[in-house]
Amino acid sequence: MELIKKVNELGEDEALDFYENMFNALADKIRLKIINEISKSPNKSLCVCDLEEKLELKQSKLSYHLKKLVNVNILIPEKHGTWNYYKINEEQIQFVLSEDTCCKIF
Amino acid sequence: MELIKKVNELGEDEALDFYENMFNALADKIRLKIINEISKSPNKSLCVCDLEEKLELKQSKLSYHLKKLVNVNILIPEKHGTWNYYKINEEQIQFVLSEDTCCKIF
DNA sequence: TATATAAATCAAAAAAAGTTGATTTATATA
DNA sequence: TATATAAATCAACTTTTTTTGATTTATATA
Repeated sequence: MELIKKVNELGEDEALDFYENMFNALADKIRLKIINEISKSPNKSLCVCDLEEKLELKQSKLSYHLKKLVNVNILIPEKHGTWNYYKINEEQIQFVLSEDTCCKIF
Repeated sequence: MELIKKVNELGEDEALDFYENMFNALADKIRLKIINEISKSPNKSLCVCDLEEKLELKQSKLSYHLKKLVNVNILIPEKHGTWNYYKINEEQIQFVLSEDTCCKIF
């Protein structure tokens, strides 16, 4: 779901759905902060417990918001043992948002 | 509120607020359709009753959604007698979204 | 001035989104 | 195998957003 390559091939209604979902995922300060924290991290990748510390949010809340970002393909999850790391799908965001905006949010 | 010129001068927290509000305004299919209808109209401007017809939505519902778009400066209202016309603030949207996205939504 | 039309606003109800603590699942290690 | 840690999921609850019909405000016209 929500893969960039396909957006240009979508009909009008499906494109509206795509953008509605994208904007919805981005329309929340916690989620914008998650993106921001990951982009500031040395490896451009953080696990849930890293974010728990940095943003002072509890685990279940973070999982909820991370899932929203993964669902629209803004974040890409990577499992390393017991840890789940998340990195930003810059291509996807850059496809949707202006350079100016990308600079500000990541 | 939400004037482009100022976004680049904002601190990080205020910038996040700005984008959260922007994405929130865009994160709704009715509001995306409003933008789309206005952009397709000959004068790039429609009044509430035009939209009522085109989108088959009732007046109070439209007023609610139009207000959301005006609040973040995506739409600019213009009063002509009894009619309230709305036009798109393309500059504001182009500042936030990519060319690709703008092409798709208006 | 009285009447009609456009559209904003309001308050109540309905629907959707977010939060919370507990439970479950999966992996790593003693 | 038993235990510990990371993180997803779940169901109950809270908060926010949206919808609805009624009312109000503003303008135009007979």
